[in-house]
Amino acid sequence: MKTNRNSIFWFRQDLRLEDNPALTAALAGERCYLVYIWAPEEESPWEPGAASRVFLHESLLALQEKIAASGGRLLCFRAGPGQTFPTSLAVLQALAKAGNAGSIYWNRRYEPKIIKRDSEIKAALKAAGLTVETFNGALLKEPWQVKTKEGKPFQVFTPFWRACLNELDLEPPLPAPATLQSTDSSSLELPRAVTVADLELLPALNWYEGILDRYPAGESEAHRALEHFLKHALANYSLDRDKPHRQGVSRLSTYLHFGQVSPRSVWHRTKASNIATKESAEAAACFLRELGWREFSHHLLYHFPDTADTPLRKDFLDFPWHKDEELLKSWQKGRTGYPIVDAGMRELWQTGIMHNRVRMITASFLVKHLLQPWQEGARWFWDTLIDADLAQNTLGWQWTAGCGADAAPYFRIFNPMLQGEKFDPDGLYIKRYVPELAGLDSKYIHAPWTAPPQVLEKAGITLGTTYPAPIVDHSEARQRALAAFQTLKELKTAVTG
DNA sequence: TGAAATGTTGGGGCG
DNA sequence: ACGCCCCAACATTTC
Repeated sequence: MKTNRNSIFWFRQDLRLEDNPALTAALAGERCYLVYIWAPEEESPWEPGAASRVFLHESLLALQEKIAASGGRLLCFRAGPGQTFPTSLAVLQALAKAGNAGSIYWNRRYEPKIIKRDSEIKAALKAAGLTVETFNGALLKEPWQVKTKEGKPFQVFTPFWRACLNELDLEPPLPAPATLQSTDSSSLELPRAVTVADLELLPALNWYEGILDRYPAGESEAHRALEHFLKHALANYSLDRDKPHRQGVSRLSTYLHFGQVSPRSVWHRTKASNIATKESAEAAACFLRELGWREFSHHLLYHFPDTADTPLRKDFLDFPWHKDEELLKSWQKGRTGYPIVDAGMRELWQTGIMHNRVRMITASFLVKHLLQPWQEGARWFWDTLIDADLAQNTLGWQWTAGCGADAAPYFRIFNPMLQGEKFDPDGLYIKRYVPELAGLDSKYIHAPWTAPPQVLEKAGITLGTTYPAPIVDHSEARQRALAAFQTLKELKTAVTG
């Protein structure tokens, strides 16, 4: 039974050749089949959104090209109800049989239902006599490796990250395979693979070119972005990362999500280029902390698997949301009348990305000013972000709503005018995404309704017509939010006391 | 990885 | 010269 030395490597969220432990292991055999399976019905709790699919499409093309350049070949399959292959498992079984493969390798994913699916696949393949080996290619530490002194998962970031750093002993990244000639399966009788285009990841209307211009896909692009960031932006990261009109952030989130660069590579490249001075070491530590938040989000989703759509703090199940379809739509479309919020929501819609500072502002606005359930925001971000990641999205929204681990306290309500003045003082970010305000003096850009009538007229703005009047009054909304969160406190004391 | 309300201090105008 | 008031400017507390 163990006679054949052929193997299968299953690409998932690790669309890279460098530092890919499962790929390196799989290539040790005689012949190796490289496979990607598009099975959106197996993703959960939601199928990938349209923006994420566009990026995936480009990523697969880039990967295919890179593999071909090394003499190899990528096999693509569509699996799902009504398809030739109903499940990912069916693809792997057919491929193993046709290719006479005795072992299958992949890098682990950590979304709750994917863990369940993968373990079922693993069990079925093992039962069929195959060897299955899985690896860590996505995290610095496995979620189960980091524990408090009592052996429990962490719920506060700082001690979590300290614990990670204490026992972080990372091997250097694995080099990309020198050749992939052993993966050239073109002469064999294999189940009919499809092309990347056949996966139908692109939408019918071509609205996505702007997205790809701004954020090119692929492993080479990921490394280019990393090097550019280290060279030009890291030194001022701690201040510039909050300025949405600047290139002060690394823009690595999408590449990390799709695994076009590994966190281990980011870690080593950052360390290698920034130990010379105290300042650069501090800047590096500040940046690597963000990698820490990424780790923390996976840690939390792994240990609290229902939190993608359920609050971690169960008292929030009774939160008095004011569900309102119209308010939600205004937020989604960037028509709230608060320029920094609208700029962010329009950046998201137009580019599939939103600057992190503005994600916090817009999320806070939806949850606190508009009292809409955080799950609605999470769904919208999931559908529109190209870097949509279940763990990171969940952490971000539960943090904003105050119902997650180490979350923002309920009384922390961002003032959109002050946030705008602090982080976009000249209104450059706003003017880029809310062009109807471009003629307005930056003095009034964060609160157009406070501008004198003649100033508005001169700028060609009619509030309520060319640009919305504020859909809620800031200080009234703030008071309402505080009152709503207050009821939660009372409920809690009523139960416990 | 807030903001607003409230408290304190100290300099200057003024009777 | 003195006390009184005003009010920035900053600090602290509260939500």
